[in-house]
Amino acid sequence: MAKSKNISPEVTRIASEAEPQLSLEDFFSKIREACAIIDYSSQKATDTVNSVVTSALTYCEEFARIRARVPVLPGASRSRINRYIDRFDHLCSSLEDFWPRLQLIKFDIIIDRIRNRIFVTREEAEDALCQWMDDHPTLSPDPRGQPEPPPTPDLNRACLNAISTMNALFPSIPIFDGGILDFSSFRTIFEQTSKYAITADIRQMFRQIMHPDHQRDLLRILWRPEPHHPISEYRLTTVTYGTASAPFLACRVIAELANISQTTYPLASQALSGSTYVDDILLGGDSIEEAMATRKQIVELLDSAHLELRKWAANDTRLLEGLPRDHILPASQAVNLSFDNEKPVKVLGLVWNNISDDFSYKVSTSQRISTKRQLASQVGQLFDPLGWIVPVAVYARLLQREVICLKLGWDEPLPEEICIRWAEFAKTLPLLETLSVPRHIPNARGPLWLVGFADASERAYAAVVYSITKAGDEYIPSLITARARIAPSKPETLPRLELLAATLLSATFQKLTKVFPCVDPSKRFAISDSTIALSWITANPPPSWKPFVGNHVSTILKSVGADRWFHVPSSQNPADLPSRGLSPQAICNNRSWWKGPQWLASDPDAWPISRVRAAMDDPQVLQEKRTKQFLNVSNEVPQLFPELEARYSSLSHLQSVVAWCLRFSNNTKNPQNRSSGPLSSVELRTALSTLVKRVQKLRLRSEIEDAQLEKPQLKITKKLGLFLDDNGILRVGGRLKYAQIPFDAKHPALLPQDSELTNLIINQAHEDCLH
DNA sequence: TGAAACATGACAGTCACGTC
DNA sequence: GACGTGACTGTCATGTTTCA
Repeated sequence: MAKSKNISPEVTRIASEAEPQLSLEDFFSKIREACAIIDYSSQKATDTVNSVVTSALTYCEEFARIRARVPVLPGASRSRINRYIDRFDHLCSSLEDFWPRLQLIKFDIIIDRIRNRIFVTREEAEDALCQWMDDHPTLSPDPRGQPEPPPTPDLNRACLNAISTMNALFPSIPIFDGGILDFSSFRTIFEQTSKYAITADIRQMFRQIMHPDHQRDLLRILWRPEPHHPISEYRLTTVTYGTASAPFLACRVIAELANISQTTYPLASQALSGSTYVDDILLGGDSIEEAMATRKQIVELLDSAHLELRKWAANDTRLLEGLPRDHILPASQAVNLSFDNEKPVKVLGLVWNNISDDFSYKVSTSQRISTKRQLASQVGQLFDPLGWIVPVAVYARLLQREVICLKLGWDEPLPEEICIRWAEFAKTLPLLETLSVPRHIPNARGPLWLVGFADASERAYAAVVYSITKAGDEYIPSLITARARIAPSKPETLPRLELLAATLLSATFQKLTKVFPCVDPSKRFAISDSTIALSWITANPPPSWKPFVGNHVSTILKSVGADRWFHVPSSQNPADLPSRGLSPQAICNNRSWWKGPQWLASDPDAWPISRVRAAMDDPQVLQEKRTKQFLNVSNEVPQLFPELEARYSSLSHLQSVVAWCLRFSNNTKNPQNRSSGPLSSVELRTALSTLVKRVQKLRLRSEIEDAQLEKPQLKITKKLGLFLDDNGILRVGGRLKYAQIPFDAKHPALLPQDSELTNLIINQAHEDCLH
């Protein structure tokens, strides 16, 4: 996302003033500088903003909180209050009928914010750099799909909108969101490598981070408790849900806390830098002591910034000792009480059964759908961040694809047949609730192999990765993660889809590198059953592939080297399951899915995988080789224009065309001795000779070769006394050596009976003789 | 031979869902 | 609001084919 001002005039100016020896790199550098082009998507820009924001993080002694500066883009201009007051008035009058409902929703929230000094009244002069935000209730739709839900405080919430969709009318000050955030929920995969795990979240995280006083004008709102009350103006004092930079600032504060505490709180620093998802904290340890020490450090560190951890849960009650009872989730309190009626611990959409230390799914999809929108909603609810039930999701998404192909509107009724199929599928979804996937990978700190599979069908492609740990002499495979995508609606060849699957696998491997940084590269295996895709990936030296294959191969090799790709028969490839889709019933008891092929539980040296030697002679492999355009240059005229004679209906026309070509050729070769004017008879005769010689070379090659032998072998050569004249034309010998007739008449050139040139010569003779 | 039509690939934007 | 996922659509640049 490059943002720039009007570039064209600057580019023109720089191009015209540039010195000839200026390198392209310097040229573009000048343009970037002159046009103030900032690539906000680049890591460098994010680092820059990070450093600016970090340097502006200060500690507020008065409130014992961190102050974070709002990142403002360059070019911010002052806004005018009057426009916002007019707009606010207009909004209020248009909503007058709904006022009781809105008041019900908002009043308490606003009063609460004022009381807690989240909002403070405005005092500064009006010409400060400032902007006003929409502060409006968001009416959440009823989860059951009712179009107009009754507004209740439970279903609605007030939400700030600092990036108004009406910016064209009311341009807001560009608050930068902060750039790339590494939320990477896969980074820890719920502390899968640790025996003990604890989770908690930071209470009202955003509200604990303050803005500097001088920036509060960037975050103003208008408010009045009744339609006819005077408008009051407030400013936000803390990071607030709804502003563009809020998640960034919150994450930045956590990252900075982790950074500055590397020596004082090393365990907390490590946990915070890799195990947080906004306000969710995940931590673990291989022993109770280690986990407790990490917990203690994190609590102390966050407490210094007035960040309080609540909703504690752990897979061992000892890890919760000493915490206030009301800070612990009921499910964890219930460890020694009853397992019934517990409120489950939800981690990133999955249910964590912290007592049994495994994950399960909570399915709430409806069997009754009637529109495309409802189907999309239901399919989206199969939230599966680690892809453990991805074969089922593929099954649902394939149904969704069928609906998309029908080109229906979002709210048009679906065909009855589709609704029935969804109902049958949805009926079996609750079976997923019986699944339990262990959180902990035992012995993950010891020897570990990562084995990924890629596969594609005409309908979808997928990648799945297993870990293999070793306990004594036993090898234990576990499903780590899987991803799948529906094949593009535009038909692609199966090898190309296999290549897409390989790309997906390489991307998955790249993410897992952060989770398992210690796995030796030689213990990573990327496996496919497509020899064609593997040929593209492992070709050495790689030829120039067409863009599609070239780009994907390049992406793949950045993550997984060519030496780590292997082949396995299709029957041994578990990625085949998600590429075709599975019903919930089928996935629950499918050992091949959860543990991979049986040989994964054996010594890696005995695995039935093989390296593929790139099949560079396979037409399907070569099909993706970039075709190069060559100009064939030959001094053998007959090789050019094999259909030349057929393009002309008279010998004289053909003769003159060839004569002109020969003149052009001669003039090019001998510019000092150029011919001009009308064609001469010599040129026309030469053209005819050239044509005859060309036809003979094309059609009478064996006769020509035979005539050059000392003792000719062919009967025709002997019978006609064939010989080559000084110009290389094959002629008939005969007995007219001493006749007083022209050479052509004594020794006519031999022509094939059925050639176009022969017909043209005969026709010409008929016309000459007026036949 | 050149213009027009068509095909292809890359990319940005949009929309749907979910999480926090 | 941020992030993520997947999928579709439109635009643009480029390459290829067709046709007069």
